[in-house]
Amino acid sequence: MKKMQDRLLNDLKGKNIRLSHQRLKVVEYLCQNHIHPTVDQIYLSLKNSIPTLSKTTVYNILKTLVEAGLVKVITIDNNESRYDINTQMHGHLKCEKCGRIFDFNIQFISFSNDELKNFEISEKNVYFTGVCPKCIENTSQDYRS
Amino acid sequence: MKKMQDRLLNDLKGKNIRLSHQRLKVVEYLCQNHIHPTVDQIYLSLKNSIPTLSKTTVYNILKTLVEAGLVKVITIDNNESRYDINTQMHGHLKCEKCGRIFDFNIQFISFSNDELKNFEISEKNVYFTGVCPKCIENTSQDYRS
DNA sequence: AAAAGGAATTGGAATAATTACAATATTGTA
DNA sequence: TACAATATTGTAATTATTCCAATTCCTTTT
Repeated sequence: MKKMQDRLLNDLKGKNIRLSHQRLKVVEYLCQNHIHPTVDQIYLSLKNSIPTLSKTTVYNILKTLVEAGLVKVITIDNNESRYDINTQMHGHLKCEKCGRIFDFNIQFISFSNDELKNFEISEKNVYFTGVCPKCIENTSQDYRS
Repeated sequence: MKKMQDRLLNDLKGKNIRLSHQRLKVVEYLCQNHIHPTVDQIYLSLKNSIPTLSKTTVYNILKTLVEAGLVKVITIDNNESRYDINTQMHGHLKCEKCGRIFDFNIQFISFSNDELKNFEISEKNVYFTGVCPKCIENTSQDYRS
């Protein structure tokens, strides 16, 4: 966890992106909270330690991190963006009950597709929706009453 | 094409959803324009034939169609929703240059995943981004000058 | 055919996410 | 330390979407 953070900060330094206090905190937050947070979640959480923090700043920082390739935008909701420090290819499942987003691995080979052979593919996203084990359990309990 | 429209209208009748003029037109639009349109695209296009049309109505109708399972929401953009009458499982690729969205088939088998064996999966979405053949061609032409 | 009741449409206002922008503050370097 | 470049901040603007109350349109009943 700590290692990832150091790698990210090194990457930023390498790209001549200043390690301002705010940026450090956002990176730290993303490394410590693998919850695919929204801008608002990040903002609200950091506002405690940085009272002057502006939401615009959070937007700016995330934009910088995304452009630097250190963070990926998740478009599983179409009303608000979520952010993921895990930039390796993986799938996301959003639980319809609790709203949490879970990661899962994907086998790449499966995507080779003749229809797309003349396309240049830059990004592959896999989004599932469903119900997580915990919420399945809770739902079944409801039926007992 | 016409067949699909008739099937959709029959489905609506079966679910006791009135075939109002506006609804007929929206269904007709979706059947004739497989461009994964936004609400705005639908609204602007239909406003010509239905001058009194309200954008709220388009939102309402689409909500009804989605709830009836006749239309699917595409969340490939996270700033605005797109709608697809093709409810069969398929992937979407959005061209970064021209913005068009292309359909492609997916092999289902590939998604069986141990990590998700305790989840209830209700929907699977696959979104790629990249560049379409036409735009690849246009870009290469630019370099000649 | 008229009346009544329910459903759909409309438009304007409210909400929420995001962006634009100008002023201020911070940082790195000479 | 001083300068220039970059980052942050707050407010205002923009955009997509939802809310809601008034009106209109169907459908059914009388």
